[in-house]
Amino acid sequence: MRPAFHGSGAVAFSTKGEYGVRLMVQLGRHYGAGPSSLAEIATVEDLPRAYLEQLAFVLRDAGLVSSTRGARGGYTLARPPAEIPMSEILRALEGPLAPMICATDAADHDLVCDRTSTCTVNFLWIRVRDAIAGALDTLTLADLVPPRRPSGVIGQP
Amino acid sequence: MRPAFHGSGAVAFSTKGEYGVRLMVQLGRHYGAGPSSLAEIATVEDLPRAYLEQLAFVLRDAGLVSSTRGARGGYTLARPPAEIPMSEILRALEGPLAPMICATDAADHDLVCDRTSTCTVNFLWIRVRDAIAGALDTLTLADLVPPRRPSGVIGQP
DNA sequence: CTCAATCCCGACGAAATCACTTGGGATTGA
DNA sequence: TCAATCCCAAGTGATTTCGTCGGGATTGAG
Repeated sequence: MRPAFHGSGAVAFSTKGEYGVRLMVQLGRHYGAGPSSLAEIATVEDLPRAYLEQLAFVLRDAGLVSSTRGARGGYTLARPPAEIPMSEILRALEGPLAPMICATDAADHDLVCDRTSTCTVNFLWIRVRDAIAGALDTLTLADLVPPRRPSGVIGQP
Repeated sequence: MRPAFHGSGAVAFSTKGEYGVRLMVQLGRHYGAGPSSLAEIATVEDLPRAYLEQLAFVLRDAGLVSSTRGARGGYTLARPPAEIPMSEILRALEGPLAPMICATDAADHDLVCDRTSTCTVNFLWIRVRDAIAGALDTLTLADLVPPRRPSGVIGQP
């Protein structure tokens, strides 16, 4: 059985998010060196290839990767890693980040939530949404791709 | 069919979290006025009573509410609303906030994740976890219980 | 030209999880 | 005594997840 790295509690991303991010990181490592095939990545990351395909389609439709068909084909990032915020990746893979559908701001709230008068709870979900969105917006794929030179140059001296 | 307020994307809390928070808010409103029965709350919030029971048990075991049995019994908050952080409520209801089991800091990471050498991704999950925990730690139940006097005293002038 | 590698796409299915429901207790105030 | 309440375990139907399977369409290399 494959080990499950995704948690089972609150705020659990599914394997879509987990595998998809790992896929993107692999593409990030390969950036500038031509397309990588899914077969390669599936081997390196030890993930089911057929399932990765589905995720790759989603990422392609979201404009995050581009594909080249035929022999020696594969996927490449559509943009440099530093220009791909993690929020975009996870939104494409998992759907909206909002924890509740009524986690929208005041204007729209009445439309979807008939509990407006008594619903003080939605303030909570908005806070959660903003916290997550903030964290994911400020992080790009480049932050997850290890530097080319592995000699300790993590924090600039 | 009951309307579903919880979202279906990433970071979706389940009904446990949603209903449980609503339950706690009701108890917060009633704080200092004796126990509230689940039947009452189920009516006010339009939620299935038997299901609320399960959530109440969890909250009780977590030390967040205390119960009185028998007629005129019910549940009360174990502490004043201002001393109940929302993180504690949601952790009790939904499990750990971490989005991935490997969202632990460096020391423990090797123990659960054999991908350490290549796994740069776990940095992401830690960021997400911290963002959510931060938002939920600084918010208490008191922030969600509307003030007794409904005259507009939300933002202090 | 041929062939193997690759992407593309839709359908299917087993397993898990969710959101409850059912059916009973035990305890207590009126 | 009795009704209201909490307590608890087990079951259940629908949905979602996590993939698999089978077959195309496209392209570079030999």
